[in-house]
Amino acid sequence: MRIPIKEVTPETAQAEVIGWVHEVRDLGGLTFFLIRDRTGILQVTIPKKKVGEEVLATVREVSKESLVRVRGSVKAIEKAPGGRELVPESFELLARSESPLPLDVVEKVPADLDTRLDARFLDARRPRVTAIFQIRSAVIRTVYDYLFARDFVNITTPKVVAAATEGGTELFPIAYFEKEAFLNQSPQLYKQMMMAAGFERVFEIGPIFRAEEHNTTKHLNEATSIDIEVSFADHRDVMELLEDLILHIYHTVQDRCAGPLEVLDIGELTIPDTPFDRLPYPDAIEMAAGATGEAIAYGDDIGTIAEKAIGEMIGSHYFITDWPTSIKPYYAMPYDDDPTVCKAFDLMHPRMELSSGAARVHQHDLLVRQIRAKGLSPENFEFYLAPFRYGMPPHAGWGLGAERLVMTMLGLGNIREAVLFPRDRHRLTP
RNA sequence: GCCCAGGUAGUGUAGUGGCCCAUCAUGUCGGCCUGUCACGCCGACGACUCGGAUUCGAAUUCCGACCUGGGCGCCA
Repeated sequence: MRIPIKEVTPETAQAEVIGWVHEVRDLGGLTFFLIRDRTGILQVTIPKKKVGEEVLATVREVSKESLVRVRGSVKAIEKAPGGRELVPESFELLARSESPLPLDVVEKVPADLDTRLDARFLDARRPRVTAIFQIRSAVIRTVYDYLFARDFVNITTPKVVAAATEGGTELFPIAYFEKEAFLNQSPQLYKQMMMAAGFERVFEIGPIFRAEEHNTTKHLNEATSIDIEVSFADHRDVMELLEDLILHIYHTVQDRCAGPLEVLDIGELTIPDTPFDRLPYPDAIEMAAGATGEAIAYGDDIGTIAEKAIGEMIGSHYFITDWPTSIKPYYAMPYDDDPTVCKAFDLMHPRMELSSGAARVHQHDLLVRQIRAKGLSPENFEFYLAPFRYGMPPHAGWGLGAERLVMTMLGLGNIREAVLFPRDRHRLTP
């Protein structure tokens, strides 16, 4: 019976494992194999004079990264990694690996990210990469657990759509029979429509597509968005939910991912303090001006340099609130007493934006006016506007970038490290 | 979209006009080695993105193409 490598302990008597040949050290009369599966690495020691001829014959055939099944007795040996080693009675080659390898799994020689992504299946055999995706999986699971526990309904909305959500961002056009269609940039309109349906609390974790030709370490053309929408809530409510969720994710990863964190040389995650600072937009641009010496006009976006300067000063997660209505989407709710300011917010990590959200406009006529004010045509949004005429509750929500969350949590240098098969300006395969 | 940088063995690199039929490491192959843990030692194999130009001579300079990385704008 095959067991995971991490279950082979110094106390184990007999074991059978299946894994990839991580490394071979042939000392002549004695050969050491390191066999790796997703749970760890086991040393297999072959004293050539003491093992059978069949074992020796197979050992000669084996190349690095071949898949092997090894069965034998386990010995507690202090010198061996993990304090134990396996001496094989049988050693089978299940699938031979070609050589040379497209990249060095053991990482004696580093590989460029581009080379690694070309051979992602091999790259992902590296314990570091495996660890990142184990943690990413834990993050996503935590989000599901957290939201289900709070009565959220999971929904799935179309990724093939007829019209842009917000104007602004470029969309990928696709051929949809005789019609023009696009890949969705956000589930925004659909999750709002489900507020009209009375679902009250919905969430979706799914792909979003942006056709922007950016070429940076924090942008993807296909990303994963964690999106929620809540009825009878305002921006303050969903900001609290967001910071609590972030905190909960950090704690859960810290508790449940000790192994992967150790592989990544992260002993302790730096768990952010809550509540996060709420920094109104006017204060944010003032801070940025003070730090960079470059004034930002009210109504201008906060650029990357300003964003980094503020991030350095605050040093932790923070919200930027009370944005000018002019630079936020039409669905962000303006304040009653000053409609030039809206109830939108961005959640920032010192390195980059993680999330943006808002209390939404739920009044049909106001929404139409705001769509027009952005230079868009309400006629193109009729499917979206109709629900606002039939009892739309007040609501609020946000979208959180899953890759950016993982990236900032683990201190990854490039967002592509947080996706198995990234889609960027130049990469469409694998 | 704008700007900058770069393409040298399977992988990562050195090399800024002749010292380069190209450095080092890793890898692969062969040999030696019974406690390695980046095992060690000996030997071999393997590369200048493509096209054009300048020059006595180009990996090196220039032009074009293709590919890549990064910054910015914008955004999650």
